[in-house]
Amino acid sequence: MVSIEDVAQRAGVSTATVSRALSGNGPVSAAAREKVADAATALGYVVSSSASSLASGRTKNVGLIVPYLARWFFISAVEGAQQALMRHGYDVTLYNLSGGGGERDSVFDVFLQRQRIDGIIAISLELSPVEVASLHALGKPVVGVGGPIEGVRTLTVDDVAISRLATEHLLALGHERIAHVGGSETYDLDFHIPTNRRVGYELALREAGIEPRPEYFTSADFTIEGGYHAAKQLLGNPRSRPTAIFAAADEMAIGCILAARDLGLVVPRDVSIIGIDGHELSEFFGLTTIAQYPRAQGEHAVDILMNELRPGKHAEVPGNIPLGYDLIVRSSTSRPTG
Amino acid sequence: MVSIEDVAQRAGVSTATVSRALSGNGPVSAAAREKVADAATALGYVVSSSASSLASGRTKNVGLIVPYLARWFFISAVEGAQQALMRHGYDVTLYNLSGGGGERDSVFDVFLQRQRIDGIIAISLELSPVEVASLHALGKPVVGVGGPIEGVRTLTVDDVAISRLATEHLLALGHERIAHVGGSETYDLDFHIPTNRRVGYELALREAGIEPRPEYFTSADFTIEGGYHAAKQLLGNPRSRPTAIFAAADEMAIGCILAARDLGLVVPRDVSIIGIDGHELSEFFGLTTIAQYPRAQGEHAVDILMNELRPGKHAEVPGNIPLGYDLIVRSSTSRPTG
DNA sequence: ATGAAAGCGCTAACAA
DNA sequence: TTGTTAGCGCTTTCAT
Repeated sequence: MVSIEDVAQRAGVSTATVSRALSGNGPVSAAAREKVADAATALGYVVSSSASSLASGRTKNVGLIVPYLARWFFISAVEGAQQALMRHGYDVTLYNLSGGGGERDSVFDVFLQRQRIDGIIAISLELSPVEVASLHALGKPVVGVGGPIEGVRTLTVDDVAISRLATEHLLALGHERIAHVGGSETYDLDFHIPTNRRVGYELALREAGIEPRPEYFTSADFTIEGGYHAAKQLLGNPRSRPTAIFAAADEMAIGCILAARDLGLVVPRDVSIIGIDGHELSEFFGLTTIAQYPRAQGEHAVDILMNELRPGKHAEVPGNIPLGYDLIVRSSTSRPTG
Repeated sequence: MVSIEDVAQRAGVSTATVSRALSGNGPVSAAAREKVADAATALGYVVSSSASSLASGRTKNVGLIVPYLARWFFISAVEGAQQALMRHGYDVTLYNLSGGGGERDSVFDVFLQRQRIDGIIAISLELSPVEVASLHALGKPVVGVGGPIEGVRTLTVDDVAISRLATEHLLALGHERIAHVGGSETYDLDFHIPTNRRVGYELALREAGIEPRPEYFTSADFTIEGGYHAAKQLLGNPRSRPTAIFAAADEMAIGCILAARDLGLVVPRDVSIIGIDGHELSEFFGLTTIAQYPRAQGEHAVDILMNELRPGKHAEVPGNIPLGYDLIVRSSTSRPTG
């Protein structure tokens, strides 16, 4: 292993100068800086993270906490955050809360406690008060994506506004019998999305003078299958088939499209379908959706975190930062026929 | 921050004893062990990873290298590995090679060099000789999943055998005009899968006395869209439409199913479709497939790595370990009609 | 079985 | 601008 001493010797300076030259902290003459750089590359020297961490208290590593991994939204956010962090020279340690059992607890009680990270990005997490407390007790900056987490700066989309917009799109097209496929409550591992989205939906309806009908609400898993089964129920109703479905996520909406097809219905002629997410498959299915940008959200979270990690930072007041979204109209929605 | 000294004081022993008691290395009396455990929990003490790493040379952290993140196979493998590692008390640092640019190089030149990991799990990686050399130079154990990587223990599925089995399934049903949707060569970021799968396909055909027809081979991206477009081409052919399609991955196969439907063809009556993977959506689409178990593969890789990390380990000879797979027959394949 | 003490490789005062 | 040096918190000989 090549150590800082080897570099110092080869460059003809002290280890302190090597440290300063390589880290950029502290004054170093141009000449020394160059000698050090040369020696370091010649020897293939890379700072030992544990030694550096121990001495400086900084780890150059951040923790990414996610409730699930295997869903498009989360991986996209993780990927965005990871690549941004890498550009800043940071490693990423991944904590996945799914899997049940004591694993979730040990993340908070053990893994996050070992001084391995400088900060945390929590993606779409719904945390218990104990967990929030344990996070704060770490004394490290935390940035939430999709939160909100109490006392934590969080990037949030306004879920009520989004689902209101989705519903208004259908209303504006002339639909009146609009159903909603929302999340099941057990899915609230990630915050209150299901509830908020339902609220926006009902708000828009009432504003248009339409009273939400209970038989037009179905809850389902946030998956293609979940949406499929829900839509089968909704669309199979012989009494009052809805003319449009607003699904709380694109994966569900895709399931709705497939269900409609299986019933011999043509989208959008017989039923309009809109989702939320901007899922990678939404374009393929011609799905009208409200795009969110999880990848960009991950990157944005990194920006904020890096700012809080900067030495001379001004601790910003925690508060929510609204995120952008866009209605993307494709071929799954149209005016109702007949 | 509560340090080992605090625990030692409270337990009335030396820091050395605390270290031994907590790590399980070295002899400690039952009495002392208990006192230490009590003190540690009372104080909420957790070993500082950097201090421990620096002193011992062990980090309790492993690196996971993946070529992409956003595909089912990879996330599943990552998830399996991550959860298994957590059970062993290991953190996971994620290195994603996608994203192009200098990022890939810096993973090998910088990130992996900082002594932050005890070992590496490389998932489905096709590495350049330089990269392999740099991996070996780390002197840390490496386990590959899906490799093979030279000089590295690797879990591999026999891709030739798998695609042969898939093709034989179709042959046994009586199909003769069997097309293959394989991977594009540019997709070879992850090893030689496309090639191997094609080889197995052609082997099975020839064995059955059928000469593979070039117009029955199409390459595509490993996505639903890729499979969709490929199948449109294949099935739109007015001269000699294949009666069956073997897709190199389930995502492609699902695309094929959707393409067939859009053409008004009924699966499997008009065309049989088989994939490979055991993708989470395969059941929903009734897709006959050859299941691999990426999650289990990730876990298995961890077992091997943990074994190599054990102090008294016998360095095993590098070699490939074959993985299991299963033909799962569903409703997308049947005898050809007419 | 236990404790004293010497580092692990680096950073950050402090002095020069 | 540079070097000297005292730790950072823990592990691990080596005595006892």
